[in-house]
Amino acid sequence: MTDSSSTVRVRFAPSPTGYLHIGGARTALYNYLFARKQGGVFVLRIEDTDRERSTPAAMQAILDGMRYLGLDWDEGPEVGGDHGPYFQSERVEGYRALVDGLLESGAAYRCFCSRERLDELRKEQMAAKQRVHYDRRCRDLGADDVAARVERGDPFVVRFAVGEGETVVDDLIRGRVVFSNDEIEDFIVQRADGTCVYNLAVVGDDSGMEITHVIRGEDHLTNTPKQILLFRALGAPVPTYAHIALIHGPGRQKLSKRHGAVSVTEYQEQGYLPEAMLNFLVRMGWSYDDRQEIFSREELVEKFSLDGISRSPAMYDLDRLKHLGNYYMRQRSVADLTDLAGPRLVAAGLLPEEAARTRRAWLERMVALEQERVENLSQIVDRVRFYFEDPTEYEPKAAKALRKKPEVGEALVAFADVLEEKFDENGPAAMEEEARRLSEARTISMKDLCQPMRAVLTGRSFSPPLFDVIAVLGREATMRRLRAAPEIIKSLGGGAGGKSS
RNA sequence: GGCCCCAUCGUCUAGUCUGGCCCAGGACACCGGGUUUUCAUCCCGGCAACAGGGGUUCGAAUCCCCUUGGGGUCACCA
Repeated sequence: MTDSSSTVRVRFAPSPTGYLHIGGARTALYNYLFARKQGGVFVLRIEDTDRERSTPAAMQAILDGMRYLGLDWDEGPEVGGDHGPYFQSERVEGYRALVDGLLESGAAYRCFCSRERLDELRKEQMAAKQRVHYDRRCRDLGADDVAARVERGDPFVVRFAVGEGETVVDDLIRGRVVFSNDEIEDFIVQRADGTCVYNLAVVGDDSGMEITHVIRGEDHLTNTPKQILLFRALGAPVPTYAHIALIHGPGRQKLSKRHGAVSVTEYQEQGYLPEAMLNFLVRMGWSYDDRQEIFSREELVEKFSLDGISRSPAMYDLDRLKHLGNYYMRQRSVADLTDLAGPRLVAAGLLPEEAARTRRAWLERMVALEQERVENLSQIVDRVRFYFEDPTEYEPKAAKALRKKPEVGEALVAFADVLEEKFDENGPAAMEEEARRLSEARTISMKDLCQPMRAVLTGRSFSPPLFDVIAVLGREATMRRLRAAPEIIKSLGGGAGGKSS
């Protein structure tokens, strides 16, 4: 029932030479959303013609990253499709046939110029402040001459013969961009070793895979006229283009590792929820209106449009990711988060695998307490550690609270005695009542009582509400840590030793 | 350097195509206040932008030109 000639087909075409970075992920996302919105097909193609730099590990990392984000592709590696193969390295014969066709039609020609001559030429042109262009010396070689040199085994590359006039890119985002053909040199389509070059491979693939819309980074804009010329010479339909502005790192510089994590994998490892990442990515360069900031995947599919993409480059801002991370942590159910955090606790060696099931209710309670204060899953692991092992270190502010009034050590021991009787893991409020009573009896403020207590229990100066923490920590650990308070205070330089250092 | 793209709060952006509703709206960050034993959440409030200069017009963030600034690209890499 679907007319295949009108079905939207888009592609994301990474080269597996490194991880999936933020910019690539955003491009993939826009392609994915456009395809879903249009009821089209999202193709994943691996551009691995650079055998030197391509690795299977990098490709796997890219696939993992896309799966983490839920950007499932309809055709491509591991899922197949009827426009395969989906690896450029497996499509080389096709490219050679295309080059032969170009040669035959006269759209391309053999160039026998040596690299030395080309280097020389480049040097001269640069010295004369001229445009650096191949001078087309081999363009008008006679057929006999060419045949003879081929016969003789002279090495040659194949160049595309660029014609007069101008080439127009009608870009969905940038509008009408005109390039004078004078600016385009007779570019190489096939190397001396017979392998073909990127621009030809892309055109061959986009055409072979019947790609209708090419949504990619603006760094490809100047490649586009060359590709259009190639499509025409090949008699293939030219796809519609949409070039999105690049993402910059802080300081407007090109995105690089210097700007902190730019690899999607790193955020995945830190345990940012995919929905947070999706929102972070999509809003960098796209907006729906002047109100909505948060979008579910379904809403994105429904509301996404190329019209909403801005023409100017965005700088990525980690504060926003953090905010979204926390937002989505609060949106998820405690049960979900526990499912997600459990394996991380096991991996961190805090929780025996078995206990992930047997102590499920307990885990959920601690996750519930951290949920609104963290941005990602690994922060949960970090902040929940004290439930599993007694603190051995006390962060500076915590240590300070303990040193402030060393007498509080006794108060904490006294509180342990109270709790011995009244420990109630279902009633933090009741325990808090006891603490208030003690605070009054000893004329010590709640703050001066609670902060040291928190420090001794958690090793930190901040935590979820103290008595909730105690309820989850359990009687045994609470008693032990409270009773060790005087000792700990002493070891931190408080008490008898005076206020040295 | 040639060619190409871009230009609204610190950041992401709405508004630009279809001039007036904009002495420019939202969000993040930041600052102040409330709640509170801490942190976080939450709630109130605040700071903060049309790069500059010329036009066109009754009227310009919006249209045109120039300048400046930023970015991309110029490979037998992708």
